[in-house]
Amino acid sequence: MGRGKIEIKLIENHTNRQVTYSKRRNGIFKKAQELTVLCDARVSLIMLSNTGKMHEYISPTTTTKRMYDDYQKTLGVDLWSSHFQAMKDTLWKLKEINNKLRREIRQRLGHDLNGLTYEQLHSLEDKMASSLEAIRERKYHVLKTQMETYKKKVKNLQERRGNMLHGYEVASEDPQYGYVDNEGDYESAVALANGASNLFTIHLHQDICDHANLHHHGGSSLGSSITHLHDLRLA
Amino acid sequence: MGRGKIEIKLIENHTNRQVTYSKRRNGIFKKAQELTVLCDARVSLIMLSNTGKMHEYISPTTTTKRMYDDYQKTLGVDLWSSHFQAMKDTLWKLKEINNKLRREIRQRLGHDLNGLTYEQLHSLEDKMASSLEAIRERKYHVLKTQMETYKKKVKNLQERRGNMLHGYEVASEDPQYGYVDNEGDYESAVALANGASNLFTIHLHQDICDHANLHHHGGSSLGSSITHLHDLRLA
DNA sequence: AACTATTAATAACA
DNA sequence: TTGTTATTAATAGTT
Repeated sequence: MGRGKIEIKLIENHTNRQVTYSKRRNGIFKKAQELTVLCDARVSLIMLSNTGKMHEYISPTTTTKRMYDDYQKTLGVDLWSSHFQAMKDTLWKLKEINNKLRREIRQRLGHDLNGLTYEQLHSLEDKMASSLEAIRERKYHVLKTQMETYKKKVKNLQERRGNMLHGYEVASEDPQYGYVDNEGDYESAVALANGASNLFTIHLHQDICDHANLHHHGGSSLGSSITHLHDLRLA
Repeated sequence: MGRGKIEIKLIENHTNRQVTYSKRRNGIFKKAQELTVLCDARVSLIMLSNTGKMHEYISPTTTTKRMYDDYQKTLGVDLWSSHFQAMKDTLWKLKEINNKLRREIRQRLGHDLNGLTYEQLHSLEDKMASSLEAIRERKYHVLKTQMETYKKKVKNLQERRGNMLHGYEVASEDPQYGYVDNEGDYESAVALANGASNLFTIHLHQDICDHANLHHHGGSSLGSSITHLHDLRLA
């Protein structure tokens, strides 16, 4: 359709090719738009010229992303979906675990006890008591160890001072030394006690991964050279 | 171009619409293929009919995914990897929280106390003790409430029995009744203890707000009704 | 960018 | 659906 027939093969002349690209591109856009209106269809059309210019047509009733999502659904091969699914599963599990842990902690803190029966409370009390015992034991152990360390320190200092002053009078006990190294731990203790209670809002994308049938398009009425034509039915 | 001119508006007749869709679809496919060859362009064309049939043309020199990836690059917005990144972030945060919660619980169980100083242990002991006290109080409260309930039940039963037998001898006390209604609570107790922490719908809300390098296509030579035409330059 | 001779697409019909 | 054909629409080459 023009002043002469042309063969469908690469237009060698660069300018000519550009012009043809521009003209035909507009032609296809118009056709796509007409099809959208005439037949109530959705069309996503992306074109990339050999000069790197990209042009797009998308039916007003949809979006490019939706078209591509639909396309993937129809194909049933979502390259990303397996990754996504795995991640989503993991996320869900983690969240569930988190909630369980939170509840357990709250109960161990003595909150949220209303739903528990006498038996459950009794069991919880036992566990708490033994845990508390463990903590007390550890505390005394630490205390004892610390005391011994300080004793040694004091003794050592006394000896050194004794050596230095050799013969002068020295204060026999100075409890001040017992607390010298003990600084800077309250902060972290509080942080730890308060820790882990930050809440995070989680938003996750919900994908539906349906599968559908894929057939090669039978381009019978078209030139046989048209490959990559697919005919899909939406599930 | 036909036996008569037609207006570009929805074809009301269903059959007619189907036929037109089929024919024009093939026409666009052919045009797309010709453009690909003539101008060394890449074309991705996805069409969805109102009957749910999907058809695709993709230039042999590329793939649909690549076209959409390029499209995203051109837009400057990654439609898909943002999902990934969000999920990864969330995952990491959840893991972190989980670890903190676990540590806290272990410590409250009386384990993993080695890293704690005397002061931390002391603080933990205090908290545990007060929690334990809360649990004990709740336990006794539950016990008391239960006892009262049973007392009333027994009394009630005695009265009814007394009324029914009016005058006959009745066993004055039957503790058996005190336990009749106590069944079926262990199951739910266990369920509760294990956490009813299902029920979380997770949704990630994906919106593209950026439309960098996106211009409306100047469809000057086309009919003015063509909207949604975009003209992009590859980044 | 316009123009226009030609070819290509297709609307109505079979 | 598919094929035919009168007609319109697209466009190749030109200005």
